[in-house]
Amino acid sequence: MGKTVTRTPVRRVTIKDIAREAGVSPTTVSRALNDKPDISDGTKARIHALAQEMGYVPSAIARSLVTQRTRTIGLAVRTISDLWVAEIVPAIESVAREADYEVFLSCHYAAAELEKRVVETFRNRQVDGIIVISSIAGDEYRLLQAKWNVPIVLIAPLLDTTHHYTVCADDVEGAQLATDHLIALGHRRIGYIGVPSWVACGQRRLDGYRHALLAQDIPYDPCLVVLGDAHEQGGLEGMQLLMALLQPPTAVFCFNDLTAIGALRGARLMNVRIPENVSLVGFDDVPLAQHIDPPLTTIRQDMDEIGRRACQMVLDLMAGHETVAPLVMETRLVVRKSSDRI
Amino acid sequence: MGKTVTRTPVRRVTIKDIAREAGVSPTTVSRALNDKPDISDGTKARIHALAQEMGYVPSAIARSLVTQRTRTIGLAVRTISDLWVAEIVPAIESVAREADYEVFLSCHYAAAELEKRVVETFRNRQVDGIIVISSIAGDEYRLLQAKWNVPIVLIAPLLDTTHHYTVCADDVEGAQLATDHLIALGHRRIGYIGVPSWVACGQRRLDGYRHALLAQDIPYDPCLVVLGDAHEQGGLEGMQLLMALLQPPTAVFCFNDLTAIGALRGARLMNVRIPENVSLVGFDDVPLAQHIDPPLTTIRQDMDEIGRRACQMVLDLMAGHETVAPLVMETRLVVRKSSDRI
DNA sequence: TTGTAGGCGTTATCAA
DNA sequence: TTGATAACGCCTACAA
Repeated sequence: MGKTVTRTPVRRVTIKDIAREAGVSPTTVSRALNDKPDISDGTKARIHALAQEMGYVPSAIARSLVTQRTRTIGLAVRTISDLWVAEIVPAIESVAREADYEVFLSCHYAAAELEKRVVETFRNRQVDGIIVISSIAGDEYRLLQAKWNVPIVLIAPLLDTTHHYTVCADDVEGAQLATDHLIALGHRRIGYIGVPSWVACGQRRLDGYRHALLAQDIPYDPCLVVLGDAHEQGGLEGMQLLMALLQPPTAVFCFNDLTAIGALRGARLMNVRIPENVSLVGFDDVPLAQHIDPPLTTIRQDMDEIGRRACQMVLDLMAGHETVAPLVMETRLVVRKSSDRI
Repeated sequence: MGKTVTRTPVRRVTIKDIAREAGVSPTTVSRALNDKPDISDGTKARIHALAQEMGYVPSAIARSLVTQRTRTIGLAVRTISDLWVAEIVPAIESVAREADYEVFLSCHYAAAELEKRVVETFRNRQVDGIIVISSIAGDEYRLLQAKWNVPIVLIAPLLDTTHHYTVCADDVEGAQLATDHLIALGHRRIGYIGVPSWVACGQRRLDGYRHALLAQDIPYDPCLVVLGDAHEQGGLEGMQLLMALLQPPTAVFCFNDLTAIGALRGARLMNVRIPENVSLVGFDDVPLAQHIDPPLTTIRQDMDEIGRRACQMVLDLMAGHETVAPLVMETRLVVRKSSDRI
């Protein structure tokens, strides 16, 4: 406790050291190590060997200072303990890595102030591009992007935004697919367990749900819409609320799979059987959806694709290419066992 | 497509700019901005205001180059789509942030080569410390740490290692708790769905399981031990295998919660009821464990604590303090509905 | 209390 | 094909 260890700071090998050893100038070493064209094969090989031998490690820091590029992407996510996010992050990371970029990860927990700080830090570190998942900020990013001249891409921002570079699933279509599916199974009283109304994608899913009802002349009953928290707890409570109604729904569409998992449990607690008594549909198709019991009928978002496209978008923007944006990704109905005819 | 956008590179405001504007030297500005003691309150305030007004953003890059510290921690994880990992990462991230450090995240997917590359990159970027979760590398880190003079902390390395700075759960004790619990419920034929034998913590959990049996004079039957993949699929198949035995077990202990979730499904597919026919115990206590049906009896690892302690350990080491290591964290039995008397 | 000078490790621009 | 020189933006002596 408190005992201090003496650390002998091993001075790092620099290109100067190599230059001295090889009897050439630092410039030449730099050229050799960066595989520049104008250098003789002989010295190049010699320098490479020497660098290897001396244990040379290039300093990304120094390089960044002079090139003004860090080969770094800042990634701010709401939280990582969300299966949906957890599927997107590796996709981003792998595309970044292929392009030889590193990813700075920070969580903002849907707190505006924290998100601001995180992005500020990215700026200090001079990341070359920024991706924000489930941003709680409004339109600020449009300004920031212009002011800093750094590409910023938003994935599924929580608030509606005029920011141009966004990627998200087609929530309206997805919700419609889900609701249509339930209607096709013969259901007429269909509930929706959503999220607080300020969450844009929740609102869009509600819209899709309503459109689908309208298209089939099924009246919209506000009693059948309850609000959750996008996690299991909200689903559990939402389901209990719905099942306690005088005329409970025979089918329930959930904002996401986690909500559905909670709803499943809520149903069991109330002795409601899924899908025999009530059909259930989720949204996202996280890997877990197929492993729960009953396997969950859900709307598939391709998280991998979303992550890849978003990362590619920043890379393109960094390269000065214009890209197609905003990007609204297709969704797909995946029918499993949690939904059945009435 | 391919259309190129002209980007006007807004030159960043530097301390020189502020110095010129304020009519002082860059050094003074630096002092003011860093709240150094030897500066008059007047100029300090003036410079702060000016910096604000001019939109000054300090360059972490330049600062790092001169100070030789990046205030950055490299975090290599196996994958982020694992609930256990997903719980640890935010803990690390938040401790780091409190100490004013940023986290570089990379996934190594339990591939030795990739892990090596990731750590190499950390070196280029001169991270001040490194944390590796589920490292696939063996003892290399001891050497690296000495060679680079960078603190490296391993969380639950996959292979046994002589590396000193490690943090992991007490696997043996945890497995014993689980098995004891099942024995106490009257079970005698207890299965174990594990992971490949080269995974050290899997081996330790197997050891704990065997110790517990031994202590109660229950013979160890190798038929009751099957190997999974630490994910749902492995649990599903493992359970099917176990239930197909001539003398199937009446209780099953799983390597982790995901395995247990798969096992749950495997049981249902074979019309085996949990816990009526077979009791089930997991390991980790991921948040999901309490939300599935039946809620899962499991061994709790405090992922938050593990992450915090690991991060604190690198911070301590970076500060030159010696710390207690290796750290073996306590586990705890959490009884829910998936286990019951025989 | 303030300023000057030097350097952190690279790369870029010239000139040789 | 090579080398000298000057940045990049900041901090840390040391001097004033």
